[in-house]
Amino acid sequence: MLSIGKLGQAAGVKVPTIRYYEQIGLLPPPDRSAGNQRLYPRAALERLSFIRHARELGFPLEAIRDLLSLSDRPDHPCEAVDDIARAQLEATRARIARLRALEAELERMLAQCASGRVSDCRVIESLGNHALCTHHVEAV
Amino acid sequence: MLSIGKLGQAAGVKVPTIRYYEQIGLLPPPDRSAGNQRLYPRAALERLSFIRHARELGFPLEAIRDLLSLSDRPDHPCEAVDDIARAQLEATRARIARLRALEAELERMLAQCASGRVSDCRVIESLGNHALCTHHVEAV
DNA sequence: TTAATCTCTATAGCAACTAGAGCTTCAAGA
DNA sequence: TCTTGAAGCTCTAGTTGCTATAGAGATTAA
Repeated sequence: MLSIGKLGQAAGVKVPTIRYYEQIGLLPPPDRSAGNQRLYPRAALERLSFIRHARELGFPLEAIRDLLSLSDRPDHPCEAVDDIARAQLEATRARIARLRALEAELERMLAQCASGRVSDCRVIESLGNHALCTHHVEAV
Repeated sequence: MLSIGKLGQAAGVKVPTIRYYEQIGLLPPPDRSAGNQRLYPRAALERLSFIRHARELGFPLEAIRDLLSLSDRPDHPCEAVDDIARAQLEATRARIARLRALEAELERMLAQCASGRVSDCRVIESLGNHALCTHHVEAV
């Protein structure tokens, strides 16, 4: 059995985060020692590692909740799993596209600025006047 | 003079957001009508548009606060402005790089999945076993 | 005048944690 | 066995950038 600290270290997740995951029902409440400290079985490490990895890949906790409940049903078809992953891929691509537009806009602003006085600054000017934008970015 | 609703419409910012900006000191508190409603001068529209555009470009509010106070000093050199914009560009590029690694990982997971049973699902397997990763992504 | 719309304040909520206060338990060394 | 320091406990509040809601008052158009 693992203490919460050992579990956190093994999975690369901070202790308060583990307690938070328990609080929101992503990890089942483990048994406690005589002194009321959490004691985790090996299986908890697998589950927590799964969560951590999915978080690293940008899956929101709600998606992870779904993935976990799907992974508990090994005989079911895995279409739902793929759907969640595809949605995450789509979201990732959309974020990349937006960020690239931002990158281009920032580069343009900086390239035009001669670094003189604030009154001549193209960065300030560009920010104040949306019409100067080349890319017209929508919401970030 | 503009009501808060007109101002919001003109700048493309929601009314509660304007009040929020005032609350955190990003917009100065305007004069009020006899009935205690906010009345904005034209200048407020410029300032709010500036904020909105900077937000669209991903600048955090704290950076925008700095940009605004710099833009109020037209005679100063604009290096500090450029620094903030460059920092934002760097942050944007870093996010793009991370997201591209995520994209590749998600694509790989999905490509390997034959869409059969959950028990054979490569997506689930990849999430559970970090060692299967090609890219070993660090924190998102 | 009346109805519709707008605005006011204040509070609470979102994601996904993080930090801190104030306490208890545990493990290891003297 | 005692002591000390690390690790654990619960609870609350803070982070960012808003958004939503409630219940009241102000303004405007017909």
